[in-house]
Amino acid sequence: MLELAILGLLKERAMHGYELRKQLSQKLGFFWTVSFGSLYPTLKKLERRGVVEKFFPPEQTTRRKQVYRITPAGEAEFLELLAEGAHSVWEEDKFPLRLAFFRYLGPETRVRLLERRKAYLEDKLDEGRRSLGWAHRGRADSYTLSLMRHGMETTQHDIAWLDKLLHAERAVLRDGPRASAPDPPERPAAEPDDRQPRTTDEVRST
DNA sequence: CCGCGGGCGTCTAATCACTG
DNA sequence: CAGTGATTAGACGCCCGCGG
Repeated sequence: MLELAILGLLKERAMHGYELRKQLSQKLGFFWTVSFGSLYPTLKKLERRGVVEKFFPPEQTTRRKQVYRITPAGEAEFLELLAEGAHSVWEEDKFPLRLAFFRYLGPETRVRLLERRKAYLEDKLDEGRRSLGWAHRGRADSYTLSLMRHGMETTQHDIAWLDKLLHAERAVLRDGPRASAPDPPERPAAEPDDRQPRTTDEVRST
């Protein structure tokens, strides 16, 4: 999970460990916090595997900082990890992380993963309805009932949001990339340059 | 030049979840 | 249940920039 996040951020641009953690906290900290204790061992592991590498930027004349960048092998592994998430992408903790890098997936893959996530949430909603029924019959206290209702409302909200994303993705599939972007069309704050991200669908088709 | 503060990077003990 | 790996908080050390 952390590997995917690191590779995804390094794919955007090279950065040192401290900055990586800052970026992780800024972009993903809403649902996930990363400590140095897990970040650096993971970076080392990735470096040993040759998917990231350390370098010292020539303009870096003062403080000696270890800047990490992704290697071509790392790019391939990132796309693999991102798409391979098909078997777990709908799970609670992993979905937001993968969504943060969704732009690197092809539209077909995005639609497939969104549909699976939606199905997962609909199952969860059904389960919630059953639990609520039991809680009513079992005379659960008002706080418990309120909490359960809140959980269901949140899930319903998530499903509606997924529907919007799916609608936009299908429009792209139908009308091509000129169709409307998903709503909201949040563009990542730190797009590295004007390169179009290479998607997993493109990789697979080559 | 020197000392200090702070940014950055590393290490470690503890905890937790998972697996065989 | 023990072993393993991932993760965490926090301590520590290195080094740069800055002010005296």
